[in-house]
Amino acid sequence: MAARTGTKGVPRRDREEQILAAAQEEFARVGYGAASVVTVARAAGISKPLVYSYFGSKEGLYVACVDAAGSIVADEVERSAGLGAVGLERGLLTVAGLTAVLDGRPHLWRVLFDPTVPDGTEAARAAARHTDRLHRLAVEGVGEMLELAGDSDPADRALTTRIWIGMLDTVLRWWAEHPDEPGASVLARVERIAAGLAAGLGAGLAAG
Amino acid sequence: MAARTGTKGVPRRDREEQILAAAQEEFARVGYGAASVVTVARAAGISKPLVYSYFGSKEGLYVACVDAAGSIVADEVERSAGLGAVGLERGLLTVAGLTAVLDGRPHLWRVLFDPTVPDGTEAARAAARHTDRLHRLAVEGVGEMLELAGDSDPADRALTTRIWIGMLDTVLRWWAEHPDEPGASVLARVERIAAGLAAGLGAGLAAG
DNA sequence: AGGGGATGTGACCTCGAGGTAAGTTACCCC
DNA sequence: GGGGTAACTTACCTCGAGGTCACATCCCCT
Repeated sequence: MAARTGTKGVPRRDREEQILAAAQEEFARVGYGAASVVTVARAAGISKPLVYSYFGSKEGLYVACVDAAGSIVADEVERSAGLGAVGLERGLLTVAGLTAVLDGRPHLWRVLFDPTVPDGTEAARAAARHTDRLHRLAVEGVGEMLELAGDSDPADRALTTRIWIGMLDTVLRWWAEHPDEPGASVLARVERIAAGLAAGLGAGLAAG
Repeated sequence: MAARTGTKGVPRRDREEQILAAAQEEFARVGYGAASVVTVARAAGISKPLVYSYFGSKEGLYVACVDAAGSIVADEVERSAGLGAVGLERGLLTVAGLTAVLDGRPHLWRVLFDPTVPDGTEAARAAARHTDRLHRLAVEGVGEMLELAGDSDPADRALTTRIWIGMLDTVLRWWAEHPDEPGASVLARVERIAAGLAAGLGAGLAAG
């Protein structure tokens, strides 16, 4: 076999994928800050220097992880945002897309939105390159809704965008803690909850 | 002065408060995981061993911080939950209480909900003792709303509770990044946004 | 005056994590 | 068969963080 070279002879591409998968699980489990490269290496069945040989540094490893996860997520969200829906429907389409594309691997979201990545580092910038794509789309959708309601305050729009992305974050995090739940089931939950909240908020608005 | 003892002569109680204030700012700024005790000590104008002499360990320091912050927050939320409001009104009363009691110190919230605290540690348990109080109240309020909408699925209720607390977390975090904003102004934003979302969700529900 | 306790610090220890150097094994190809 | 190279590891270095010890300073009280 031409591919089998070296002591264990796993070709570089394959090994890189194994390392990436192990690293994504570890980063999702304990966060970038608390993760250790040697733990990732052991999980991938190899030794630490091979990880450094392939990814350069812990930060480089994270950047590779977040580039993979971020492309999957941002591509899907851009796709579902391009469907032309507005308001609640647009939001639910986004959730539908995310539950579909992250089915079986909801932990990838946690790699993207990892609160343990230190500010100002290259790791944070790499994550921001992807989350900024989501942010732009979210501002768009949220702006439409607030504008309809007569609120054009830019800070309100920024805060509402953060709230919306925070809601996605909460749902995806809950999903990562319940990995047996299929994506379709999570989507159904979100739809039920949205309906319930709409009823409650509508009633509250009428009462106030 | 009877209080001035020792080299610099700051009595223990006063010093403990200074250390606590510095630690809360540091924990809020970079998170428990990334914070270092020596940085806290320097910010408080003293040396590291004094911090250890008064608080025992980094974990003990965090427990003291989170006990102070958690009591302030949980007491207020229990108070506003006891006012008898339901649905959206209850939620807005909670936000009103939080913006009032955290005015000038919104960073205390970040100490309570610090995602960099490692799971399974005493620090995490100390934070959970306070956040559990909030969680119980949130489940209550959220349960009412979902029940009214005909959704009695317990997992739906748990997820919705997390979403609600996540929304509070987002707002309080945004506030901590905009410390010049007075609490009343944050509350006004949330009220405008809630009205906007209610309109949007209501319209989406009618359209779907 | 001087012992005792509170306040406070410099110097040190330990340990784990990021990161590196040098060498080993196995295969390909001439 | 013997160099070249890819794959891989053991052993090491460095550094910062948590944590501790012995000691210094100052005031109160008898």
